[in-house]
Amino acid sequence: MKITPKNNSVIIENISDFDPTHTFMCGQCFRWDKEDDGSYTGIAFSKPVNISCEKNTLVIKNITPDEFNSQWKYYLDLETDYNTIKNFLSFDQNVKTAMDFGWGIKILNQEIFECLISFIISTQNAIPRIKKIVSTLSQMYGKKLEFGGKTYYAFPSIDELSGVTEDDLAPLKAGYRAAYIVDAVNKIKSGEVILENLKNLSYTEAKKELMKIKGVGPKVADCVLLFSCCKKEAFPIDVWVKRTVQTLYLNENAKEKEISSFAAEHFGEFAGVAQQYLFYYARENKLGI
DNA sequence: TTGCAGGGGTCAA
DNA sequence: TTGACCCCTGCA
Repeated sequence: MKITPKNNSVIIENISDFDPTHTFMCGQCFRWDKEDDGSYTGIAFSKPVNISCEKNTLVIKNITPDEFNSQWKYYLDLETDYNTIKNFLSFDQNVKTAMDFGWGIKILNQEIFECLISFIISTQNAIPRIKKIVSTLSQMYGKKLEFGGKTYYAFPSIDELSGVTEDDLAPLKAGYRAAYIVDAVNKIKSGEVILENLKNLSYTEAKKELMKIKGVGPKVADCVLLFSCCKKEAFPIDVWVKRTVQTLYLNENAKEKEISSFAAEHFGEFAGVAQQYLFYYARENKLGI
């Protein structure tokens, strides 16, 4: 990985296994949008940035080399060797097919609070609407940011959301999820749930901790652990993955518990990576519908 | 135009 | 284990 600063950008050469479209459109994040030129603009660490990747060269606009090294390298999971993971998982022909299709998906390491609130909002909801609600929440409570002549809003911090009520959140039209957001903010603010500790806990302990929050069940907890806490063994089971595993590996009556055990045994420490490829493949190809 | 089904689940009984 | 759930969107 060779890093070169240029104007307000950072150019990184010798990048492997990274495709921005597959990474940002595979459903793991909700704050990235495609530009007309094919690049992606998104917000993280209270900063809007623009990312493009041609061949093996990645260009990130609006950051410094220091910010790349301390934040974005990790956010984009560039230090994980995906070749090893792919080799590990390629014994499974279905995952191999899904990996060929969704080539270059990186499992992002997002900010935990944002990831948590976003996936609380995601329950029984469609992706465009999830994006809209997250965006409105940011506009209401987040910092105003400027980039490329446009206005963006950072995802609000815990302090910025501290004290919000269900009534305050009514403009989001998030429905019953508003109460869950309030509960999450309160439990984090009071120290009942400490997000910073999650990475240091075992997968099982961390999941238990997250599920203390209302609106956080097994699926949402697994998403938060996989997409923001480095727990690549987390295997979120949603309707798509459920249908896929039932069809390809088990039977149509298989329950979540059985699917979960199967994933842990079959895909092991990289179950979450397999899940994300299978999910993306299933959803894009409308498998099982 | 209206009505209905379903959406990356979770809660409570 | 099962139904209800807030609200929006897509589709007859």
